[in-house]
Amino acid sequence: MTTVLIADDQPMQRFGFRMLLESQDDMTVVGEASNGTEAIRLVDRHHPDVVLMDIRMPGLDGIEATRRIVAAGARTRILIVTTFDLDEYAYDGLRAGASGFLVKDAQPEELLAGVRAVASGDAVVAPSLTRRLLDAYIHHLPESGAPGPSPEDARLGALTDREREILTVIGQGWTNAEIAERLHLAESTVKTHIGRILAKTGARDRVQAVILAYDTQLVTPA
Amino acid sequence: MTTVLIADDQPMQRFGFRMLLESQDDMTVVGEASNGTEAIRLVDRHHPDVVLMDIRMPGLDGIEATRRIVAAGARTRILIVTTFDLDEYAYDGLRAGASGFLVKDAQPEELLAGVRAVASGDAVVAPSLTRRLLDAYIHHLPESGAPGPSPEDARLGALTDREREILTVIGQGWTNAEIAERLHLAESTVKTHIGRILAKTGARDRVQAVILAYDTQLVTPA
DNA sequence: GCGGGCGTAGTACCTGGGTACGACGGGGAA
DNA sequence: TTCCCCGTCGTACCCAGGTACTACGCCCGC
Repeated sequence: MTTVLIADDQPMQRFGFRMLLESQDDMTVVGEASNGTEAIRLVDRHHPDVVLMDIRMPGLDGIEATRRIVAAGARTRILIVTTFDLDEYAYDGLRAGASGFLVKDAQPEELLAGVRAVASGDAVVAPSLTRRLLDAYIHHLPESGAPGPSPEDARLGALTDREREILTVIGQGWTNAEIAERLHLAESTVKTHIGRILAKTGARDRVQAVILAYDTQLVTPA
Repeated sequence: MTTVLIADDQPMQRFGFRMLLESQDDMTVVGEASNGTEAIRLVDRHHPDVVLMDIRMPGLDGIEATRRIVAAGARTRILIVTTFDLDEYAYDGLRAGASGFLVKDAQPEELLAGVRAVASGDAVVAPSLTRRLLDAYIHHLPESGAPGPSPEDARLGALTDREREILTVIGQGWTNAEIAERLHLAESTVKTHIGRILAKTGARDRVQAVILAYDTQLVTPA
């Protein structure tokens, strides 16, 4: 019997997963979590074989939750199932230690097959992603020892901590004057930082920087 | 017995809905459609009491499908169930003739209650939407009281189609000059539109407008 | 010790963006 | 028909933002 934990912030989605899984006589759902923190807690309590993990969840997201569960040494396998077939997500997710990555528009049978695969130690990736993922991997091969906690997007990787911090508040919609005031800086300093951010990321102006911040999940939609 | 048709492009979502509905002894699912065209065809064939209609579907979307089904004089009631709680969608959907609008992160019980409500001729709107929808409606009503300047509006609901279009491309990072060129407009016209967008949304500048666009899913991360 | 990255700060300059107007044609609603 | 919304375009003005450059203290690695 394969035990499964469902982590998704949408009740209907969880319901669908639960019904599907419970309809199989070799699977059982041992819990449901609506965010990453809850998922970690329930994994710690129930030690499920597989976690169906959504990425977009309030608070702690699925990627980070995956990272922590894997880092904690749990034998639980993570199968990421998300709405968006973004290669960057897949990449981050697999780097975080997930055993698989499927998109929600997969057929129910595919999902069941995926659960069984990761439960038995295999890895699965949505067919629509395989190619791009492979390309991404090849591209990232030369980089062997990635320092720091989270490398994230290539373009953001070159930013310093301070620059990432500045970019984050730009993504909050703050003006240079506000940034200077709230971060206790001179406005000229803020401009210097922003100039470097734009140069490093290739963004033309703060608007494109904000878009980049959203696209790379540096900031997330409210 | 209430007969229901499910129209959603995601198989797993359909599965969840079907399981939920079939678990009720006063409901039965008479068909599933994965796009608007198919939904229209199946409504014509089965004449269901209620259609659970998703908005985002390939080809003919849920709004247009709703419009055509209602226009065809079918006694079928449409209950729009979508991922995004955008007032503009709700507004469009209800204008198109839908009897209700719920978001997918609703509790299953809410959804069942919604189906029963529209089947019996009532209208339902997700609680999270009611207030904004009301604001939008009030704005479209003939003014009787003190008109005044009223510079501020709730959110995207008050935007015209053109303004929403402009906001979308701002969210792509385009400059005013680029917008003017690619949309075959004068830059002054672009500025006029943007000025109105900022006034209506309450955003201070285009950066905050972009943030709003992302937060409301008008534009989605790449 | 020395170079270099980082964070800080300044000056000078120029451009894009936003504001505040006014104006006009078309089309739908009263 | 009349009125008003919408989309269009224009001019003038001001300022936040971005560029370009220099500079200094700190800390780290070599």
